[in-house]
Amino acid sequence: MAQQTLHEIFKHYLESTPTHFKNRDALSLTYLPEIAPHREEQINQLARILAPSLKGSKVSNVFMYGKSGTGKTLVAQHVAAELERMSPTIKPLYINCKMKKVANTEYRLLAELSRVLGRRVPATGLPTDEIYNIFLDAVEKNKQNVVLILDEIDELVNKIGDSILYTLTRNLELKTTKLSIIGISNDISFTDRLDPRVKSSLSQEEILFPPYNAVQLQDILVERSKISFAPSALADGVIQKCAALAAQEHGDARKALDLLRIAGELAERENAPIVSIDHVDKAEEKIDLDRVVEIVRSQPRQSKFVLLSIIRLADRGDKNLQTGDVFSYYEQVCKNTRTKILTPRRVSDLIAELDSMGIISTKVISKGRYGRTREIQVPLSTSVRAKIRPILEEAES
DNA sequence: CCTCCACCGGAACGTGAGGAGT
DNA sequence: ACTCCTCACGTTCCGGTGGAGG
Repeated sequence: MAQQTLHEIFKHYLESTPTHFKNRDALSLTYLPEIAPHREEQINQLARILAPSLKGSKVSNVFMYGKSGTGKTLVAQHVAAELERMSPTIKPLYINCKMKKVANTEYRLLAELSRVLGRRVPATGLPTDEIYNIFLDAVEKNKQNVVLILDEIDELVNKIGDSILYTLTRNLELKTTKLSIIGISNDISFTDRLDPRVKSSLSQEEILFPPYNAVQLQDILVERSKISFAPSALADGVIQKCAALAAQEHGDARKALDLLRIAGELAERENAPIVSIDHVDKAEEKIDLDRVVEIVRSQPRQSKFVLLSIIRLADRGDKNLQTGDVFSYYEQVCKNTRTKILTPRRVSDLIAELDSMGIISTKVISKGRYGRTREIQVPLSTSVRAKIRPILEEAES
């Protein structure tokens, strides 16, 4: 029975109305397009800064900043790839510092880089300074000038401080090769928290990525949809709608592309003849839901309990939820499930984390005589809450 | 103007899991 | 077997604080 159904599903898929997609990958995050509309200036700027490396000179470090989905990563990778193609003596190393378990600590960052350079390094166990030596040795032996692209560099610094950057930018003892850093950050005020010396050497050059406006987003979408969608698969106004929605969100091109891709997938799934504006609306809902569900599901047990407490209290209609209320409810949840109760200090951090992940929203307020606390709100729609609840309650058993 | 609540949030430290090297 | 590493997660300790009420 089950096999029969599976078979049917696949068969149906193959025989169903022709797919709207020509090349689905062209809408995905990892796709590197040939052209980047409205980023010509940034590309040229970066290229001019990096060009001297073709003749073996050390180039300036670069700091690139702008909101998410403004093309920073794209530009960096695009230019780096071209540089690598032009000269065998240049080795761009791209690394995303936010990647948990890969590059979110000093050790892991260096280990990962060494690995890319062909070294076998254990995931743990060695002292950090030894990893440094391995990395430096790998760079030297490689005889290539390294252009190190550190994406989401702000995450790294927030977690472990700026001392690595200090070492990397000023203290490296490289004899034969050179290393330059391209730092990429979503957070514009990030450099203010840096040690002044690090700041000055990291941002010898700066490139700003302003948000895209709706018209520019449309250009991007048109460009990509030519590659990714079959001709006339999109209803009139679909692209405009995606662009408009993403423009509301600080001009995030990634969001625009996601909307378009998901809308296409939804249309395909329901065998609609074309992708309609209605699909875009549904896509927006789905993106939000998927994001939240994914985050909630991946939370550790204690964090789920905290969130469960918050949602139960909020659903119960308690207005002006504060940390103390959540904690006492959370205590009960723990007692019922015979789970260890974390300290208020820890729970406070968990609440702050949920906030920074965008699941809840909190604000530190003072109630004068009655103390200072976080006021907690749950900005999730009831349908999203309904989806989340079972996931959280599952943790109770 | 001062007090004092109910927390906030920084910092140092502890634990136990993963693993290296000798 | 033993000492040494990192690192996630948590605890302990504690100084700080905006503003309602006296």
